[in-house]
Amino acid sequence: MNLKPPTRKDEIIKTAAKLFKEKGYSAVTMRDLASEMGIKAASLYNHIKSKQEILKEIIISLAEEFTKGLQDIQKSNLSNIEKLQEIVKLHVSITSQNTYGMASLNNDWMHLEDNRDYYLKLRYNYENEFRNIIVKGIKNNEIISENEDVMLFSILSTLRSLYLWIPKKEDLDPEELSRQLSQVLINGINKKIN
Amino acid sequence: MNLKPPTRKDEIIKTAAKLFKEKGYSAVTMRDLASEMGIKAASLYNHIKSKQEILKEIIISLAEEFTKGLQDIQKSNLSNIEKLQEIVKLHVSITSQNTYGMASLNNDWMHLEDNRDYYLKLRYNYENEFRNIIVKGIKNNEIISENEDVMLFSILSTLRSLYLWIPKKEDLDPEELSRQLSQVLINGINKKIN
DNA sequence: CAAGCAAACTAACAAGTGTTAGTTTTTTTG
DNA sequence: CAAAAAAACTAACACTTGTTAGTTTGCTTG
Repeated sequence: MNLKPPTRKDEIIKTAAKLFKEKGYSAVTMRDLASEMGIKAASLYNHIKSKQEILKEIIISLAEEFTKGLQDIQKSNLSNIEKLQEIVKLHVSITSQNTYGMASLNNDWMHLEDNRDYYLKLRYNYENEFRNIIVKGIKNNEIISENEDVMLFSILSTLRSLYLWIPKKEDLDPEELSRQLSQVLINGINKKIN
Repeated sequence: MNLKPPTRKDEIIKTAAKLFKEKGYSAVTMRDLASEMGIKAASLYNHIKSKQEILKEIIISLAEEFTKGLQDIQKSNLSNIEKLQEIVKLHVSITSQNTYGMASLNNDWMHLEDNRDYYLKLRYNYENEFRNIIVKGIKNNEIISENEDVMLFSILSTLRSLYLWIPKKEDLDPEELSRQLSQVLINGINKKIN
């Protein structure tokens, strides 16, 4: 695995994602980025077309990764609850591998220019697929009959915030975190004796 | 209630919060803000000291409101599960009244200059108080014996994301939303037949 | 109506922005 | 080792940024 060595462009994008996480796309200047790479700003342009291109690379590749992952889950014949558990794993896995990029995905997508609509379409479709799993789970008596949007919002908010949290717990392994998250998100925290 | 009419400064802060939500603090210029107010950028400075002051007003007042709200809940003698339900209400209430400001609280706090450390202290204390309620709930057999940080993170992520979601559902009343959220966050979504 | 004041204006500043052009240095490769 | 390619550099551009100074407008009030 990991066949190709990272190109200079890859390194720039990775460094940019780190800075974007700390201060957001707009607050990071090309001089900040160059300085972090140990070069001058103009040198960046030997490798990338524009600041905007960097943002696009970070966000769109992640968004497509999520889309692909959810499609694979949909193809399976797991129960709806099991599908939700797989979605949790998907988010934990992608986020652990790229916490920096996930910050941009969440907070800087509005600064996309040419690719903003494409991103929004991917996100819209993702949320709809996600909601469908919940709706089918309700119909199939796997999931409680509560407002599906509240459930969707609640789970997805947590998964989307993982990028803030995973870096602080780097000793935790993804398998165990996924298990605990699924437990809490799906079964709640209440020790009900009813 | 609402005794005093809003000052011009209040209006500027409110308009700024709206723009900050859309594009983030750094991407909003004083000329953007002035234009939205129908005046010239220089005129803003008759009412505010600096761009930074606007951000401070938005974020610190909200952070203090949360701190105050949690202190009140702690003073009560509710069960720990009931305290969590009150926290949900607190977030729903503050967020419904100021969705714009909540965006800055979540995404622009790192651009605070003089007040950044103060904000971080408030947030740190808030999370600790919150965690304490969970820990006590576990000891008291109200809450399942799962990793308390995962539970804290999961609930708090959802509550912190409310600002993204509440504006889309403006027909829903805060009482009902709080009920549904508490249900989902505390009891989960699983229709377990175990 | 005059005085006082809140709130707008124009003009300008110094610093910082993304990006380009052209050139030099360093690394790779036949 | 020479040639080619990759990657850095300096210098500069046109534009935007937050903010200040000084002035004018228009409403309120005695």
